[in-house]
This record gives sequence, C-alpha cells and structure tokens, in this order.
Amino acid sequence: MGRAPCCDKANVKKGPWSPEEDAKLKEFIEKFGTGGNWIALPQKVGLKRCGKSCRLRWLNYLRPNIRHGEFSDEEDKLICTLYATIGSRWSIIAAQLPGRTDNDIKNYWNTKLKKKLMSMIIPSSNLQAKFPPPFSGTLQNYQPLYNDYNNSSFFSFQASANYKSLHTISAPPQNHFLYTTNNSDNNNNNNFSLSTTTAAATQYPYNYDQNQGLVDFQYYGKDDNNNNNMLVFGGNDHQPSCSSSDGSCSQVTYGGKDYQVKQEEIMAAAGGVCRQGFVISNNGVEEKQKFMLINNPNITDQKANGVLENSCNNGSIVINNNGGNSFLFNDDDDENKTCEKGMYYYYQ
DNA sequence: AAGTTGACCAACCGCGTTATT
DNA sequence: CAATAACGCGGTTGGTCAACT
Repeated sequence: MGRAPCCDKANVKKGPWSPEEDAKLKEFIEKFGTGGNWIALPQKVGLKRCGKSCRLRWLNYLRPNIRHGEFSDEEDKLICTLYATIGSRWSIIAAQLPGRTDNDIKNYWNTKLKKKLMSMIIPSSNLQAKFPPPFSGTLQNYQPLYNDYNNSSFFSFQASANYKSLHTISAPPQNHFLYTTNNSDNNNNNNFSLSTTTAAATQYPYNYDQNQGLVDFQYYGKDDNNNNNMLVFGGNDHQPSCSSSDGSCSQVTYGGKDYQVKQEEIMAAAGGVCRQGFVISNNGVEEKQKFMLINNPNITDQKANGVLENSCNNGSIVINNNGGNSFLFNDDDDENKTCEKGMYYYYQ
C-alpha cells in the first residue's frame, strides 16, 4: 500500500495557471496568509487545484519580490561557487540569491550556466590544447591518459630546441611507465610522445595513485646547459614538497622564471571524496594552465580536438574555493573511480 | 510549407523530512 | 513513541516556441 494521494487527482486542475487563478490565489494569501496548511488552501480560495500546486505557484511566481530574467555575472559566480561547494541543493543556493527561486536557478543551471561554464573552461574559439611557452606547437593527439595503464592512451607534443630530455619529478610507487619517443625534426625541435604502449623507445616512470585514480605525469625538461626548466603536467600528492592542503607552494623554475606550484585541495560535496588539482602561479598570479581530472564512466566519445563530450553528465564541476584556475570534474556515483581521466591543457 | 529537433521553463511527481496527533 | 499527514526538495516531464532541415 503506497502513500495516500495528497488530493483527489480526478477533480483537480493541472497544467498552466490562468491569470484568474493567479489573481485568486494571490489575493487570498495576501489577505489571509497560507494558514500553515497548503492542502486545505485551494478549497478556501475556491480553486480546483492541488495544494502542492498552489504552494509551487505562490513560491515560484506569485509571492512578492520574485525576480525573473537574466542572471548577472555576480549571480553566475555565486551559483557556480555554491554548486561547487554543496552540489545541487537548489533551495540553499536560492537562499543566497534574493528574489531567485530554486526552480529558476535549477533550470538556469541545467539549460544555460553549465554550458556557459564549459565554454569558459575550454573556449570554443580556441579548442586546441597547447603547451605553454617555451614549449611550442599544439598537442597532436590529445587523448587524456587513463588511469588504467593497460590502456593504450597517449599524447604527443613538440618542445622547442632547448629541451633535450624529459625527466620525471617524483619516483613512481609502482612499476608504471610511460614510453616516450624523442625525435628531432628539421627545425631542431624535439618531438615527444608519451604513451602507455610499448611501441615507443624510452620508458619514463609515472605515478599512479590507485586510491585517487589519478595519473601523475609530471616532467621537466633539461636544456643544453643542463638547467631544469619545469614543465608540470599535473599530479597528485606524490608531488615533492607540495603535499600540504592549505595551498602552500613549492617553488619551481619554469621558462626561466620562478613559479609556485600551488596545490588545490577540494572536498567534493556529496561523496566527501577529496580531489586535487594544481595551478601554477608566478608571485600569486595564476597562469592559464589547468590540470583537470575527469571522472565519468559514461564518457565514451571525444572530439578530435580533445574536448570531452558529456563530461558533465551525472557529475559535477568542482571549482576551487578561490575561484582560481583549477577545475575538477567528479562523479559522485563512481565510488571506485574506475574511469577517471587526467588532462592537462593550456589556452591563450 | 511541413516536419523535426532542440532549448527553455513552468509544473508535476515521488520521496525524505518534519510536524502533529 | 508510533502512526499519520503535510511540507519541502530535487529530479523529471511535457508544452511551447524557434531554428533548422
């Protein structure tokens, strides 16, 4: 035996509200209030509506000071921040935006803001992933690396002539390797490929964190003078001297300048699962470099340019608390984190 | 011009939570 | 304290309109 219906379904009107119904309900509530009983209200008002329907109409449309229409940039930011912090708890989010209803915000998020955010993360005008200078060229194959090292994922990129070799930053905890090729082209650029296949020439170890499902691919390049010029592809808490969660930094040299590698630690709202990302900054100014963790078992198709389709389905976007440059994607449903993908990209 | 697709959004429905008896 | 009723939330549906084929 299920729950008893809240009203006589056969005798209540459904569907859009007419102006007459609106006027009746509004006038009644403004005069007498709701009486603390929505179920009994329609009869008092003289409406053939379910009490729940009246409540919804009042809360979402008729009550005073409701705002509809365009959301401001400030509202966008606030919604994103709150969504990142607490997830889809729309009523709590709505409480922070005066005049907005949870329904409005929910609709806005699902139909517009989510897409808008995606286009900000990866601008459609510049979908080609690029490595930051001094590395040149675009990623020729922009497959993110799967955490399953048995997969034959790979990517390749071109480094300028100054970069002769790649070195891992941290020692791998397990026998996981990326295989690289390193071929100079006619312009004396060095072409690197990182691959989990055995087809390539040189092995480089990489970290693989079983618990977090993160592929940790951190490398630096050495130039002719054997100076280290740092290139950080992303990583996790294996990163040396950068394991604190308070955003403290380790300093690295990259592109001839000193940078701080800042670790962002984020607590996912629903699952309580800690995820991490990194941003690179110079004297506190964050560079346009991002490390992304994409965790969605449903991701099956990717565009050639590397943009993941459907990356938000069933998942949530987590933005670091400082509104900085680190974006993580997580899927709270995937407790085993079996299909996470790490991606590093740079855009201009 | 007609049919199809997709975006948008108001409204509905089911269920967990809270209040009342 | 248990049973019941109502509330409130969030996921989902379905109607409308515009763009596209």
